[in-house]
Amino acid sequence: MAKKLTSRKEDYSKWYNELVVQADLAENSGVRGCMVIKPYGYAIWERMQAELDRMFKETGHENAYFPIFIPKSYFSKEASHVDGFAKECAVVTHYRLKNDEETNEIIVDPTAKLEEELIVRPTSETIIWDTYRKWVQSYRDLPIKLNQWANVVRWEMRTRLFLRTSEFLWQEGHTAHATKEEAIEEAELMLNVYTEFVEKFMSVPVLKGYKTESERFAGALETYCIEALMQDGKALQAGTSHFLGQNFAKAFDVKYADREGKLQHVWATSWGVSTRLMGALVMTHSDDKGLVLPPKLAPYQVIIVPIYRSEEQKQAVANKAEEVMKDLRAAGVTVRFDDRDTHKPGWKFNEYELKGVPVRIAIGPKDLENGTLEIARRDLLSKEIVSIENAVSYIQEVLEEMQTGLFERALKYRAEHTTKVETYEEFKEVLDTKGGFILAHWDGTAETEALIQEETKATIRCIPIDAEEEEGVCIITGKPSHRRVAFARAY
RNA sequence: CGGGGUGUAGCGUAGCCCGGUUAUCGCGCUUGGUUUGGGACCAAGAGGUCGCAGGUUCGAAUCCUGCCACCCCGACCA
Repeated sequence: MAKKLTSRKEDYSKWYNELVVQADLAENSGVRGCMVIKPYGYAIWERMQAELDRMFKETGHENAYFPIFIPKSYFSKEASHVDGFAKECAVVTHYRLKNDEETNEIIVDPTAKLEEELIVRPTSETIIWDTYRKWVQSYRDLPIKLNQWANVVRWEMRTRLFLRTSEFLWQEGHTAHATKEEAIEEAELMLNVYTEFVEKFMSVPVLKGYKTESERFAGALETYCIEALMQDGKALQAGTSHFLGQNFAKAFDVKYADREGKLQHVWATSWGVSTRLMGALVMTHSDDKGLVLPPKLAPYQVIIVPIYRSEEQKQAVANKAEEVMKDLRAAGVTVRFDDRDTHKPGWKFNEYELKGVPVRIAIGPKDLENGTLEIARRDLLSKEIVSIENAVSYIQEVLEEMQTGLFERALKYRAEHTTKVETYEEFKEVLDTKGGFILAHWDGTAETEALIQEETKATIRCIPIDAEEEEGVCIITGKPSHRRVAFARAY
């Protein structure tokens, strides 16, 4: 069981203990930053998957699955794509082990070398577009709107639990369209789907925007993103949606005959969110007592803890708990009853606070006598005695309040940590004292962007989509600018 | 891959500078009893390749060399 959490807000890894642990692969030299997702953590991921999957289907997408291994040659077909990923690929070179007779150890069989190496997918654009070539001939075959739930591997130099692990789970959407307009529309649509999911289900407010050219996905013409702000003032990219133009269609020769019978290259998008979202969830809402989960993503929304002395009381309390559970389930609330007699109530209270279960009900002899329940909410850490008749509606109300309350609280925090600055001095000062998003004018050049990053470690998180037109001058060069961009130090 | 740090029981640690009985303490675990409305208490007990390999020494957790892993900072990134 996790230890009691300390007040070190910057030490997020303590909050993760209930959800995930670092995999112990020390024997395999070089394998780093793999995670074991614990059942409770995986249950949250399953909740996320369920809601996202529903939203994808509601917007006309279907699920499919492509191989984990990608022939090396596929990568070389799209130049900027290979540049972006070459440095972080795991490569399969052999397909067999054998027992070495001299040392009696298992070794890689040198005779089992692959003709062409296989890359463990860092993302699936190449293998999917290689497949799309075979699927697309006519405008009648378009659009193709697929999503894949999968794991991917990126051999990062530095890993960080949830935020940057070598292997992570994600979904990747890959769509093919007849026209540029339709592809752009798709990329923007999916950004909105992500925004809705993150804000409505995770209760995490995000900044929607475009990436600058230097921050764009390898092979994309436009990268749309949502950026969230964590409690330590650092920004986290929560999701991206890319307009890929015809780059992949050209690289993989995917063409269709239009209505006039002319051959055209197909237009592409891709979009993805990963288990990093779980990091965002934890780092946005949690407090010193542990996790705080928004009701819509909690593996269970209500936990019932029984309190009793005698065996008789235990039975009476359990009966009441069954009744309450039945009523809550009928009302669409997910609930569990912790009838373990191996732990005391106080221990359980702390455990479920650590796990971030939104509502806790305690039922004891006093409640049986008075026809009441003790109902505690995780976000405010408050308790109320509620009569049993009103309990279901009270809990439904609390769950709704919590869902929006967490969002409001995070939004307030972000507002307090979003600063407009006019000069570079001010920029640096805010960055060091307060952090958060800094809205400043920028001349639009990669040189200025690189200079700021080098001197301050802050990057342009995005060019906000809804930024107002506003005349100003770049904080570095003094050149004219028409809108502010959002800077921050990021994970 | 460059700079810095760390590695001792499931977890967190003391000991290392200055080598010397049976490797310290807390949490957790097991057993028995009393407990149960906010992480119970008492008693007994189990649990260790001191990261790995080599060296110095009568003797190494401690000193030396090499390697490995992890953490922090750089380059990269969902």
